[in-house]
Amino acid sequence: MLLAEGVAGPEKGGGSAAAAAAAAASGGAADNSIEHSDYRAKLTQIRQIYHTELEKYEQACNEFTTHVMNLLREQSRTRPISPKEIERMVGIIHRKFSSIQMQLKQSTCEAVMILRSRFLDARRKRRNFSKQATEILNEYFYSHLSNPYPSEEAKEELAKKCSITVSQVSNWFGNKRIRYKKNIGKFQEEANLYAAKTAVNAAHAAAAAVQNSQANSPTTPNSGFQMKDEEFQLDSAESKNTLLSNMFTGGYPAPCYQSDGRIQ
DNA sequence: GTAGATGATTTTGT
DNA sequence: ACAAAATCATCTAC
Repeated sequence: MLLAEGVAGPEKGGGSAAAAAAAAASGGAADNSIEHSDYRAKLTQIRQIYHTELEKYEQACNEFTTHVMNLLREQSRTRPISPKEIERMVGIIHRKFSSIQMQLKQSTCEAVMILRSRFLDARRKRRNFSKQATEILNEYFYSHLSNPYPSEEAKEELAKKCSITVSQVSNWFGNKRIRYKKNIGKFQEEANLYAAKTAVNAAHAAAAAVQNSQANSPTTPNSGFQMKDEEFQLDSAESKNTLLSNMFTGGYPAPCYQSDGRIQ
């Protein structure tokens, strides 16, 4: 973090104007969920406040120094003042102001830390995916029921389509697989729904294919697709959705169509 | 306020 | 490194 670099060490001291100023930058709304852009904006805001405050302090320091010098000069008319004494005074003033600047640095750093932790918390906070996104993910899942393990490329594409991250896609499939397996019955309806959906897509694709080339005879869908995980084999009689999807796809084990209707 | 759904994280196994 | 399973934390509908 840019601001953290300059801070030397822990500095005790009560609340200062600096602390208030820095806190104002991160505080403000009682909004817990901080978006990334929000986070960056607030960070620059803190930085700006830090710099303007620093400048102000510098100016104040100079002003105060000249003020004291004037006072001393005035006093020198009534009593002798050695240059050493003046030097000492200036030294005291500068030390005081630099300690104040330390506090500014400290509180700015604190503000950044608070902002950071809030941002991290916000990321940890769960937000449901959009309906569209779950639609796309479910379409992929149910049309790859025999092997619902998207490759890295597939994950990337899904992530792009759903505007979520690849690891979120991985999380989603991890959760979906385990929850589907745990209670297939509960997902029956959903499975049927998406089977029908992919079937419709397939029909459209088929129609388009026929239009494109009437001479081509329909090729037999790939009979040799692997079933890596027995858990997801669709030959079990208990899986009604299989029957239904088979009806739609002409009796082949699992629909192998992408969401846009193309054959894999 | 609560139950169930859902996304994220942690733990464990390969 | 990746996946399953368990668990946590939040969201949503009631």
